[in-house]
Amino acid sequence: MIDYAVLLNEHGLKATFQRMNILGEIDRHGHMSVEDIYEKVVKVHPSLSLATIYKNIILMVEKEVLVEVPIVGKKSKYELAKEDHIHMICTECGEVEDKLCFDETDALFHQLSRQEHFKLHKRQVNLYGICEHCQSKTA
Amino acid sequence: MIDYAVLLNEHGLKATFQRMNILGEIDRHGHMSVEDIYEKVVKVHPSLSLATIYKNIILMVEKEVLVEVPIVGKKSKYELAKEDHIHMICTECGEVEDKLCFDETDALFHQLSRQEHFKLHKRQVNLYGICEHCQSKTA
DNA sequence: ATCCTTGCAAATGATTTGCAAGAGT
DNA sequence: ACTCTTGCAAATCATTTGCAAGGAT
Repeated sequence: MIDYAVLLNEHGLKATFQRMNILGEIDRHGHMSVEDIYEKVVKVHPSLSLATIYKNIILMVEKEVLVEVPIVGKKSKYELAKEDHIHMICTECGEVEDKLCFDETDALFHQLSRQEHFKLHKRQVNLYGICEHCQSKTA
Repeated sequence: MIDYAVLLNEHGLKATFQRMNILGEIDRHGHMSVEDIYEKVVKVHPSLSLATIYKNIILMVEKEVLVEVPIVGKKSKYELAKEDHIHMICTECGEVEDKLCFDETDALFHQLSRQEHFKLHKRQVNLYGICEHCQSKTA
C-alpha cells in the first residue's frame, strides 16, 4: 500500500487532494491518459479542472513520480515510476500490461551503450499486438 | 537506392511529387517529425501545405510505408518501414540512432508473448540517454 | 503567514476537415 | 477521362497560460 502523501513530499511536492487522487487512480489502473485520469478524478471532485491535471502531470513527470509511456497512434499514458519493465500493448483495446524482466536484455542494452559511448538513462520496451481477450472477441 | 515511385505504387499509392519528396527526406535523415519534414520539402515545393504532410503521413503509416516512433516528451518522429530495430534516443539533441540487433532479444519477446497468449505484431525498443556528442558539449 | 496550487477563461498550438482546382494513371 | 491528391481556409481538438481565490505546511 503506497502512501501518496509521503511519496509526494519525498519528491518536494505538496500533498493536495487532487494529486493524491491522481496517483490513486493511476496506481489502481496501471496506465492512464490525461482524459482517463480526468474522468476518474472529477467524480470525487466535481470542480476539478483539466488544466490542473495537465499541470500536475507535467510536474510529477519532472519530479519523477510519474513516467510517460508514449504509444503508437494514441495519446501517451502515464504510470507510477518504478523499475523499468516491458509493456505489452494491445492495439485493439489499448490495454497495457507490465512484465518485469529486464534482466535478460540488460546485458545487450548496456553493451550497445558502451559501444556507442552512450550514457543510458532509461529503457522503454513496447511490444504491440493483440491480447488474449481481444483475440477471442474477434475470432 | 530506393525507388520511391515503385515503393508507393506497391502499396497502392500514387507517386506524387510531394510523396516522393517526403520519402526522400525521411530516407536521408532517418527520423523526422511532421515539422521537420515540412521544413525540408517546402524548400523544393514552396506552395506545399502542412495539411498535405499530415494527410500523407497518416496515409503512409496506414499503408505501412512509414512507421511512427513516439518519443517521451516530444512529438513523434517517422521513419521508413523496415525490419524492427533498437532506437538510441538522445534526450539532449533529439537524435535517433538505429541498431539492428533484435536477434538477442527476440527469444525473450516471443516467449513472453506465448506465455500471455499475445499475438505479437511489432516491437519498439527505445533507449534514452545522452549521445557521445552531447556528452562532450556538456562536459 | 507564506508560498504553492487550483479553477476558470482566454490564448495558443497542433491536427483535421471540406471543397474546388490540379495532377497522376 | 476518371479518380485521387493538393492547397487553402476554416473548424476542431489538445495543451498552456495568467490571474485571483483557496489550501497546505
